[in-house]
Amino acid sequence: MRAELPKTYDPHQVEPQRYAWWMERGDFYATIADDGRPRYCITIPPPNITGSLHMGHALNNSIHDVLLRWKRMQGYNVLCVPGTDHAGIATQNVVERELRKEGLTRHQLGREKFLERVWQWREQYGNTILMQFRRLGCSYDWRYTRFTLDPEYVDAVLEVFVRWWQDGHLYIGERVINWCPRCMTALSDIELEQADEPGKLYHLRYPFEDGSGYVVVATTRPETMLGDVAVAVNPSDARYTQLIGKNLILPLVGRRIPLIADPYPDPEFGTGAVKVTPAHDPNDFEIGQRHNLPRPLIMNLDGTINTERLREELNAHDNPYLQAYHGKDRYEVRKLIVADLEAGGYLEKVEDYTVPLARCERCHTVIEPLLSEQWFCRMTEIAKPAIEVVKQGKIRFIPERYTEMYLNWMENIRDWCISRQLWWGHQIPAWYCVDCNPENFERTEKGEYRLLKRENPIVQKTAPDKCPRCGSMLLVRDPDVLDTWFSSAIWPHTVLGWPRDTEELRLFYPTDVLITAQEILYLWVARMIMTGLYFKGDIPFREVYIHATVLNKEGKRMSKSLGTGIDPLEMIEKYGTDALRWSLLQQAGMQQSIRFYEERVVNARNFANKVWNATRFVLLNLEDADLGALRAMGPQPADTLDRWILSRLQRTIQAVHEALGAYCFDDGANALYEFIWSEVCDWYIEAVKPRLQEPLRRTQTQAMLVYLFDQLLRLLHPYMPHITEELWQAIGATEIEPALIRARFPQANPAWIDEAAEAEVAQVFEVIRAIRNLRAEVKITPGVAIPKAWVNPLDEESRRRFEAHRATIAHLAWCQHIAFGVPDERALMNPATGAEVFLPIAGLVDIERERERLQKELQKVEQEIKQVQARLRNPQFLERAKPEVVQEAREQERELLERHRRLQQRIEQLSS
RNA sequence: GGGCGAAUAGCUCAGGUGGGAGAGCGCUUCCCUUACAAGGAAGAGGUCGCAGGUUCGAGUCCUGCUUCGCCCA
Repeated sequence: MRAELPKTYDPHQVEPQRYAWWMERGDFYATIADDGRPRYCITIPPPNITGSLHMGHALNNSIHDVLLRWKRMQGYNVLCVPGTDHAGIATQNVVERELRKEGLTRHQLGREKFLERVWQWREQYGNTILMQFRRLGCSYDWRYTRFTLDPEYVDAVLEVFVRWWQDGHLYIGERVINWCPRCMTALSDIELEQADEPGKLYHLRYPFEDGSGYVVVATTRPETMLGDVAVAVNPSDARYTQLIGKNLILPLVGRRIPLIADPYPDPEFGTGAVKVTPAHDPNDFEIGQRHNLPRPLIMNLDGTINTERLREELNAHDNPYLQAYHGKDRYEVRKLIVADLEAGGYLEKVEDYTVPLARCERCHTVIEPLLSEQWFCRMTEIAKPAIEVVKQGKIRFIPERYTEMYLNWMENIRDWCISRQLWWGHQIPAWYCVDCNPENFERTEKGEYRLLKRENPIVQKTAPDKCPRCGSMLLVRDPDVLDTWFSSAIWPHTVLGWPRDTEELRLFYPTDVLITAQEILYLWVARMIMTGLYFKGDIPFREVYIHATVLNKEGKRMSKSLGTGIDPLEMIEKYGTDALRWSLLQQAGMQQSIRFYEERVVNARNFANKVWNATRFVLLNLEDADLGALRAMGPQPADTLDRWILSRLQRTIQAVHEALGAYCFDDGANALYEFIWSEVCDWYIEAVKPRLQEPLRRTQTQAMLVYLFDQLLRLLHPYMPHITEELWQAIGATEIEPALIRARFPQANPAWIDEAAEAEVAQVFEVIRAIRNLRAEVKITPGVAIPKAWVNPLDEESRRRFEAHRATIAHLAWCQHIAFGVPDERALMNPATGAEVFLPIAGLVDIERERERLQKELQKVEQEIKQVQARLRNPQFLERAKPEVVQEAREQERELLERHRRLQQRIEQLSS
């Protein structure tokens, strides 16, 4: 006696237990040996250790798991490597925030102690998100959980750095970089939040040295004028042609600066003259390089203004302006300068202006473009093979449109600033000799040497004992760490053991697919391809699937700070993991964005419950059954209905296979939804109920149902793993393989596709619907049996079909008898394909109403006839359209005319 | 500013290679019929963003425009 299932599916009773059970059984583990099975491997995008699950992760990891489970069930040796990213700035900020609560700064603590704190934090919270992935049901091989600061990982990062240095791809350079004065670090372009914000445009007058008037330049950051070294105009700008080469005097500062010609200024914009501040603007830096201009720095790293060097250089120690600005915050100085310029008559006007502002992604401080010494990676050479493999199709982007985006970016790639002024991360393995270049160091109060300028680095994995040039032991390590993306760039091969030569690498590299969101296509995907090719000599993955961005119902980005996000964990609590997965996967395909809202999860939960109850029905009807015998029997289709559902099953299997193979998870979900809910539940189960009461057909029907549900639970398992495993266990389909997660995924059998059965059943269902429609017309409650309905077949083939399905029609239309022919009593009539149906309801038929109803129907048919005939009357249509289309139109016309005839006839009968 | 995507029922979306539009939710009417009211039955609802063009025929292909959104500068 099997235990009866509860009436509704309760995910909380099922999901955690099933997950624990798989874990216990080791179902997620790959076999690290060539056991003859084909292999399938994915390395997940490692989430930040500071992160918590959001809808983007939920979608991303649901997709991972569908593929993994599908492949596993197809007999692949599946390895999925999970892990986390140390996330330099994000993590450092989190811990600094904690320290601040204690009234401490990291500088007070010192680097070593601070890092201890970060590690503590990481131990405590760093795996939160991975635990949340488990709640999503992810079947990752948790034994391989990696972290980008694991000792082995650190070694790999050092290896990369040293080799790229030796191969000449790294250099130290001065560039204007994005500087966060709050985080005190350089940021890459992609770590910025860029947005247009309301601001002001200041128009400044720079007078000519000779007193012959002035030039007006416009700026949104007037404080940078302290660092101006020129004014540039476009050589094509006629207004200035005669003036190029003349000198101007920089207001307040007094520096003599030239008016130069450069292609950068846009003559259309403002006055066409641009002030040039090479140390504080990336474009100006380039102008400065072209014209060999000095690049005075006027700001400290914390965003305060520093005029000391300026006064030194210009020999202007007594300049009262420069004295007043020194040491003050950039925004305070902006106010002072504007006031001073105005007082001096140098301010032409101030207008409201929309300023494109970049803020630090982590702390939202306005970033400052700042000249600074950094480590760079030359990209052009490294990018070449990574362009090639994509062009040659060795790596395929899905959807395809991303190929061009990738190539476009790669072909215009710029050098990569890889150093960050942080403590948390991979410290750069470069040492500098104090004795070789004492001028490059300053002594701190504690007597430590502080690096001022990077020259002659000694680059190696471990600390050198002495300077290879002078033998000095006074060496100072570069304090900077590497950009976090530098370490994640080597993720696929490093998690598999590189630079060691491991069995995992031999078996599972290249991996099969990388699944991610579009915003890190450049940041991460491109760089993995480059490092994979460079260090492993092979592509890191064969396919890149870029899934949609999850937006809210209004089509806006979900944002935690704006409170416009939906918490996936809350959805899991309310509706269960499988429902959440389904609701996401149901719309995951080739689209660029999907809108997510709670009603979708409710619908998915309802679907799960439907599956639950359908299986429950089957189980309730297996009480007397010998499951083993039933399963041994296999499906024994006894009639057209059986052949129909088996045929529909084959098509569904095909559709799911095709969909998953093409990353069209939405199509697969829709095929399953339609098949399970409409075809199996609404029709097949309902149709088969009477058979279960017939002793002679009960066993055969049970076998059909057991087979059908075994198959559909397998099909559904990748999408909804927990409920399907639970139900599969309940129907006891466990003789060969004890767990669904490892059972074979269905293969379509083309021999079972039966178009004749499909056509026949469709016709029968249409007749049933026609009767039901008439019942509803006269408000006879479904389920209340009526004594008799009439079906009048219009041809022999139809008659044969309706006779064969007489019992099914009666049962599903809730009639005691189905008679053939035309009744001679009062009845309602409905036309159907190959038949007309009548519902004789003596007292209930209101002749007048019935005539009106049929008239309306007649009008509809007439309308359709008009349309078809219009086409068929067009000689060009007959001449040029494909013959089968014309044939189809003729067939349609015939069918419509027939229907028309019957309706008219009936109306006449009613009138007489 | 560049790239990409979207515009179809009240809402959210499907609609290979051109042949007269579908689903879920919502709505209306009826039903607690022994798997499921998280359910069942029957319905109503659409000049497919706008303007041109190609074609016998355009939601589908081409051009332009409008609106919204995403990514990147």
